[in-house]
Amino acid sequence: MKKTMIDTHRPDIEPKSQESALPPEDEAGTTRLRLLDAAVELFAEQGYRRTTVREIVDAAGANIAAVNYHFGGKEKLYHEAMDHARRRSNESNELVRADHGRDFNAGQPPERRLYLFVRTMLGHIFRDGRPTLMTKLMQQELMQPTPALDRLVEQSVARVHGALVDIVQSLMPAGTDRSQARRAAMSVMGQVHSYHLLLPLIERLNPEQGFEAQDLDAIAEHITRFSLAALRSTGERPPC
Amino acid sequence: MKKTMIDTHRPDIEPKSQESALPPEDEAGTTRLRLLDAAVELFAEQGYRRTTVREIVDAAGANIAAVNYHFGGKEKLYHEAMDHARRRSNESNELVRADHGRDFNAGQPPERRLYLFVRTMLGHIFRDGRPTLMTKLMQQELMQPTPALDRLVEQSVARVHGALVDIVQSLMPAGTDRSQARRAAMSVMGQVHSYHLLLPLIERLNPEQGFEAQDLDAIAEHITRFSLAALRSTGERPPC
DNA sequence: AAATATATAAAACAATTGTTTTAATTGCAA
DNA sequence: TTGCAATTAAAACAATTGTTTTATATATTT
Repeated sequence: MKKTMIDTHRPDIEPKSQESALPPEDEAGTTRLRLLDAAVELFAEQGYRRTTVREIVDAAGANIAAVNYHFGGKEKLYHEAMDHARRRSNESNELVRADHGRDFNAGQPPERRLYLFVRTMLGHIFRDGRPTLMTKLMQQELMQPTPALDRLVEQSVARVHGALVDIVQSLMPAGTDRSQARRAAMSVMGQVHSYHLLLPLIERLNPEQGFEAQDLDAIAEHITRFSLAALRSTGERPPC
Repeated sequence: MKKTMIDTHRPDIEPKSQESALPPEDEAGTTRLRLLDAAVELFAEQGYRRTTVREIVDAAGANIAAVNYHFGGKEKLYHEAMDHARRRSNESNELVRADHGRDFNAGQPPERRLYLFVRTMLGHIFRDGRPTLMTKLMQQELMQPTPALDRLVEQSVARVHGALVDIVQSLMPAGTDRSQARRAAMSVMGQVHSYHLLLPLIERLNPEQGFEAQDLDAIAEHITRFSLAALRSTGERPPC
């Protein structure tokens, strides 16, 4: 929907372009910040395509021109909103933060580390019984990957996944190679993620399943028990 | 983008409306069928929103008015395309067809039944190393459910899932209740589906993972072995 | 063959959408 | 206060999109 062929949003002006990369802190209540928050919510709920800039500016109480003024277009707003959401999500994510990160709950017995990992992950996927905004944004990116997914993997997913592979490997027989550990980690990750990726199926096949805190406890315990038995038996005779 | 308030696509004409519900067989090469095939492909690859009716009619070699003439609008075309894809997919799906269905590979030992189930399912999810069109349509529905998902569950997913619960229960200690079997089935289903639901993550975290026939063999064997150990140990002492 | 239903084609229509322009307003410094 | 930059507001713009209309061609029936 570009009107002319020439590049439009005046690159000589574009005032927030440099600051936006690393937003300071005095942005509270700013139009720019309200736009980001509204964009995160709407993009998460509806996806990029069916979310209009008019919806966003209405939700943010801003003018229609604000998107182009502050971000230079809908697409750039989307990418800044993704970064915004990821940054905010990472702040409260023990699985990503540097102080924990790779050695998540080291010191605990490995069985308990696995449970805590699974339970913590579920706690970041669901909140108040529903998938969080970050979960939905991630899901959108899984359907239609954009450059935002690469940044998401680099700055969140890869670290979390690495921590899981470590935990899993420590639970497998000594001498288990890395590729086997990765497969096992994939089985754990698959179980966890399927609870939100297959949510519409769960609602239809097993409507009584809930996702409040106590439900997450039960799910995490099931996944952990299921996986521990599998991990311990690695290397036994093939059954099929 | 309705122009007027009055219902548009002349319900007194709408010639294909009754036949379309149960397409006979002499539709080969018909404009109507070419539209359905093109729609399935484009909706699967791009989703409903970013697929335009002009793309569809171009791919089908038809005129722009053909969509409204044959189906009465883009949305109705989508639903007919979903049914078309599901019907075609079910025809070649041993997990759904009546002759197999719930007793999939009964007679085989239960361990082998589980393997065959997982392997067959993977074979319907991936083809030529990539997710099939039906897989992608399903994925789109998981993101933005429509009435088409309910039909999909009724006429495909529920039966497949029921068969899996049966197999899984037969592998668990006698006396295991249905809800425990459902949880275990969820763990198996989660592992299987995560290979396509998390595909963009796998490509980035584990780029050497392939999805050709021999890769599917290996994946199925891993999932089966992983799950069998877990199923057998149900009811042992809680580890966390 | 004439009449009629069926199907295709071309063009136009109205609504939506992202973007841009231009003007008005606000905040801060000279 | 004046001048200037930053921000907001209102209106218009051009492209896209689903849909409809009107005309033409094809097939079927009487």
